[in-house]
Amino acid sequence: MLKTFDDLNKSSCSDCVDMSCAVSLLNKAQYNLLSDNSLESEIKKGEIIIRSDSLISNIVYLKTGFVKEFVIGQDKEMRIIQILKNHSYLGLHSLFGDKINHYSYAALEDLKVCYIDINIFKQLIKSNGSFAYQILKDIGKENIYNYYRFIANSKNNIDGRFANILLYLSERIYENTKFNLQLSRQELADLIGISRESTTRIITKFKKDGIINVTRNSMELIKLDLLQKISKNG
Amino acid sequence: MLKTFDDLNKSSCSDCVDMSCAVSLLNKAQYNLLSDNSLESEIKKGEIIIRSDSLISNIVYLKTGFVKEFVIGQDKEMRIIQILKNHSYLGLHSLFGDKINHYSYAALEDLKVCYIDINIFKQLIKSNGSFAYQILKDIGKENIYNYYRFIANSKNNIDGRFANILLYLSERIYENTKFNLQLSRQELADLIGISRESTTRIITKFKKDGIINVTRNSMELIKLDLLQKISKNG
DNA sequence: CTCAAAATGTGATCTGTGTCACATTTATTA
DNA sequence: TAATAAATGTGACACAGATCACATTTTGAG
Repeated sequence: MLKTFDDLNKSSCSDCVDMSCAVSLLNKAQYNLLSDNSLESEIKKGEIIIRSDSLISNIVYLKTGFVKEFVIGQDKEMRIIQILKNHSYLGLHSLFGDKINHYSYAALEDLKVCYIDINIFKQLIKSNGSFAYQILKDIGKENIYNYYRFIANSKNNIDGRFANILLYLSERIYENTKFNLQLSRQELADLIGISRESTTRIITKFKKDGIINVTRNSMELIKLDLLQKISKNG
Repeated sequence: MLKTFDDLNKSSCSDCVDMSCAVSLLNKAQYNLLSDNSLESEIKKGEIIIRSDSLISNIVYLKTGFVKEFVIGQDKEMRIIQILKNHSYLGLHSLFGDKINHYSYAALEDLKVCYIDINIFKQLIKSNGSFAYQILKDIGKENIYNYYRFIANSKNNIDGRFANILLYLSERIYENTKFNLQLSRQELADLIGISRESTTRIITKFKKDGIINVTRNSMELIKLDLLQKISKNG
């Protein structure tokens, strides 16, 4: 979708409907700085947004849509680290610890994003403590969930892991017990480190037991209490 | 070790030999604020420093010594998340994402620590962008290493995991190919989510193959290239 | 609409690693 | 220094889940 010169001029971060919590804490000058140094863009389903091992030049703010964060192992297998939803920053994980992106990001559906120059982003953090604090909060929340999942996965049978990821998707990502499943069976498997075949078998079993209701691209959690129990005791 | 009144008065963060990078970015007033609201203390080997599920009231700065960060699962088994060395902050993981500590911290040897009131800590972040930026950098670095380990663990046989943790301890924690092993075999197992018996077997095998040199409480990595290879290809 | 390619489902094996059971060594306490 | 507890080593065995092989369904291109 091409923009007219007028459109480009008009766009300002200060009246963005998808503004992040952190950005809402900026002052007028900082809004302008951000507006002048960020670029809105649209990305089609399946496209790679950031490639791992690339130099970090931009932070990508996800205005709308879902994204998977992943790495490809030396065995060529994909490990999905997490799913990111609207109003998240992509690339934050690597920004403060390194000069290189450690993960790749791919669009699970059509997206609206904003590219933000990293130097501007860093400058905002250094010049606005509240902005920095909000970013720290975002990162902290994300990490708590991710660490929890990693820990849960490490000592859990595959049923427990799968129950766990269903609850994660429902509570944290889609915020509903029923959601459109933008992930293939393979991707669900990659999210918890099990095989595709096992994923199929678990889904069949859970469906038979009335725990979930699935079609190819929709998922509904029925017996939440049972899922909780399975996610804990395997 | 009791302190005299004079000792207490004298202690100032501005001339602490174990000062963190972040604190070195504070101005005079901020130094004083920190000095007035932090408390130096010593902790004996084995003691719990922070208990998970407790309310966050202090951040603990680790001046000297090694600490394990862990949780106890519902199966009563310990999952060690990471080892922390001197000049690290304990509790940062939970501080920005929640009001409750998500992990426990225990001393692997006698420690020197400083308790810092969280409100002061947050105030410093909001009032000093460079301080905030440095904390973000610390958290970022730590996360990169931890995520990498979690990902590596999820699709790797136990030999690969063990090679991986040896390299992690050597490079990241002890910064030497030879180090005092303050962790028991059980704790090494808990760090990578395998059984104690498997740990024993791997150590025996690696020793026989001349890859490492171990005694009960010392570890030396001999064939680093082979360890790298095992950590990648299992 | 047709046909090829991709995704998914399902049964039959095979294997890595946990578990159990016990021996041995090291640490701790009296 | 003996006695007890804790940590570690080691073999035998079981089984969860990966892998393989193939059937079936869905998707997408022309």
